[in-house]
Amino acid sequence: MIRDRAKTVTTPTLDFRKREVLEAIIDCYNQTAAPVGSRTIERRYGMGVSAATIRNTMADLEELGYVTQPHPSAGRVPTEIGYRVYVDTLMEAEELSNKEKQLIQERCTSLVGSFEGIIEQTSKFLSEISHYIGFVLTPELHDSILHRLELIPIDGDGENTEHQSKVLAVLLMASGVVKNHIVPVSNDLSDKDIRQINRILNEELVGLSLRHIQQISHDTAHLKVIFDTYPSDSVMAFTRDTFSLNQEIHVYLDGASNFFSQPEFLAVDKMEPLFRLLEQKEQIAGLLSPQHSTQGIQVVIGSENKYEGMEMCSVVHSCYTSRGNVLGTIGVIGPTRMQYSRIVSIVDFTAQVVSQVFEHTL
Amino acid sequence: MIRDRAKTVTTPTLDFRKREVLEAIIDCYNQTAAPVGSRTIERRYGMGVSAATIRNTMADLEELGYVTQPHPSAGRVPTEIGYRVYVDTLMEAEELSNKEKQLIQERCTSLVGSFEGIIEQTSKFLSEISHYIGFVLTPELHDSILHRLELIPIDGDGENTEHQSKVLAVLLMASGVVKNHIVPVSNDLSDKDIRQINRILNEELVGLSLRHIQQISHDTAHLKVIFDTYPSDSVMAFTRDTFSLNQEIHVYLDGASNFFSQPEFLAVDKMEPLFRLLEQKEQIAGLLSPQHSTQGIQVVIGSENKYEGMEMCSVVHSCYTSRGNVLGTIGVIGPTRMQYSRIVSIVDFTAQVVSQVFEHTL
DNA sequence: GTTAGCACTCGCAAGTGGGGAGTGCTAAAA
DNA sequence: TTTTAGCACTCCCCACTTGCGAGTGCTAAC
Repeated sequence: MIRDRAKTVTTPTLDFRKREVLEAIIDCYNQTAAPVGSRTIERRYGMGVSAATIRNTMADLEELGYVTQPHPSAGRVPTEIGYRVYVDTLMEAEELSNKEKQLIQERCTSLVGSFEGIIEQTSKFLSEISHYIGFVLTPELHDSILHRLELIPIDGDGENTEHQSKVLAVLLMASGVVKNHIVPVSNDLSDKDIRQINRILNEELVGLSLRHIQQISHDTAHLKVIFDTYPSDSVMAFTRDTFSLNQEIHVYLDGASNFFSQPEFLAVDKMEPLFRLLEQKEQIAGLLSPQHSTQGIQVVIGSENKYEGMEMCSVVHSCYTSRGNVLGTIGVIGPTRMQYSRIVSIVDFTAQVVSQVFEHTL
Repeated sequence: MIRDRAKTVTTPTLDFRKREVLEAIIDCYNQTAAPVGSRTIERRYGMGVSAATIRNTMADLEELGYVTQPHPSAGRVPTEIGYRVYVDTLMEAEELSNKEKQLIQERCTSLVGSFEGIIEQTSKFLSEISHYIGFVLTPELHDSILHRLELIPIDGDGENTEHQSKVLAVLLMASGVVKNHIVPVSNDLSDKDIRQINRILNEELVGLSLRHIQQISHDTAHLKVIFDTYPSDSVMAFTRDTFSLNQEIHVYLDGASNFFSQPEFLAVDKMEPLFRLLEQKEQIAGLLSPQHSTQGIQVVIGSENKYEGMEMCSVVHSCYTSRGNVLGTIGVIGPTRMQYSRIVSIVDFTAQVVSQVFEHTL
């Protein structure tokens, strides 16, 4: 009973039949969400042996921990380890048809001109094509490089203009992200002053990351040097306000209701924790953003996701870039029982397309 | 058996006991989501009469169509008509505590400086305080008045600068909304040209609605007059592009997962159509935006909502304004069985606070 | 190593029956 | 005339049982 490949736990090379049976179980379970029996495999994937033989192989796979029985005398269900082995060693990425590639191109480039528009479209599209949840994370603003700052005085035509007015600060980042921010400005700064400040700030700060700039803007000594001829308190306060964006990563997420079609989520108690988690966008951001560092496509299966509510889900994600810089993450969240080969291809290709779009936008 | 008030269908004045019993049924049903029996009312709302008398009154209310029985020999459940009567004639708005008012103030003013920030916060807050779904609709951009246009040439530092560059158009609307838009610009327009165009457009177009401006920008004759000294094709194309925003109303919506706590939505088939509808933000926008015209608080009960998926929900909404102009809608979506008096007060007060915030922002 | 046969296990769905909550009706009381 | 007590009746809900089907593990034969 003890098989030789049970020794090589790290990369157990499955023999041909085990491999075939595991793939059959995964394929069949993907379609039906029900335990797969030996006879079903014999009938559907005629592999030249009888159900009894398949039963023996299934017992072996169970011993390896790749499949399990929900209850004695039920069929087999892939375990997370089984899926992990499948994704890492057995699966080959599905080749997308030209039609699908074209569709992705079209949808992701349909709203060029607005950063948010592209991202929104992409997230929506990913959910539609995958029939799962599509998501896109915006770039971490603090890591972005300032490309240009524009300060636009707002001559409020209201009654309260006399003692305090406002300035619209437009921060154009190198990544193509544009951030607006209305900043109050004390009345002893004229429009001319604002223009002067604008010029100085552009000269001094363009090319620096927002995080760096924020540090500088809280450093009075540093500011005094910058504003050589303008060392007033109101100038410094204004500068600080201009860059005090507490903008977190934004999460665009679509298609959650697709989970209503997934049999394993039909029970409300399965659905609720997931939906509660999905509403806490910060959690999602935390879940996915640190992994930016590792480029390329990633698959996180079931309880490898540390957050409560995601135990029954898998995440396929990749990052989009522009000129070599990682901007944000895109991906798909689906049930653990997922068409990994297809989804991996979709996410991968979409990430490439989105990266290209941003490359050309700025 | 035929009672006199059955004649006055439009505003049937309920006698004291009917009124009291109807309120008791609604109150009790709000808490338990279960049919309310005569003995329950006798015990909980000791109104000096026996259960038998209450039974008679309940039969009367049923005849009027205000309550119904899910099945023979069950307790009574309020009908939509019953709720309508309650909301229109019986209910009095709950007075919010100072603490609650203060909380609303704080939460809605916490992210001043960013239009989207305020709206996002408000929607999130409404869902938290109501324990239902909170939502905010952004203003219809086309109806907004242009307050200022700023064109910022982007000197793309990439390799593809030579044949085509880009301009960041910042549209500052009178409502305080700021819209960014990256516009391609043909290479025969210099930065100086852009500045000149910017000046002319501000002179000619500020104060007009975006819809109006879009009409103008498609009218070549009109444009030629405006660009007296600049009647080139590329100038006109650029102008058209600058204002070609196909920005729909945005819908911010939070707290959908609160519906998992509502017993009547525990069944998946009740939940699914609602969640599917909520994901189609355009539908929500269509559902709520035309009613902008009618100011003040509005309550839409159950199947008065025309969209599939909302039959079991009620919507309480109002609009937020700035300087007398209606900007957008805010509100709460909850189950038909809802604490109307409380929610109406919350939405009403929040709308006022948000209006004030925008009043002061610009 | 593979296959056929068989006894066994378990989940699921349909059917059954008792308990409880609540009603409508009637006749008596206020 | 209105209110109340009593009573028979209805129907939901829950727990329990039962039968069926799917699938297994084991054993013995190929």
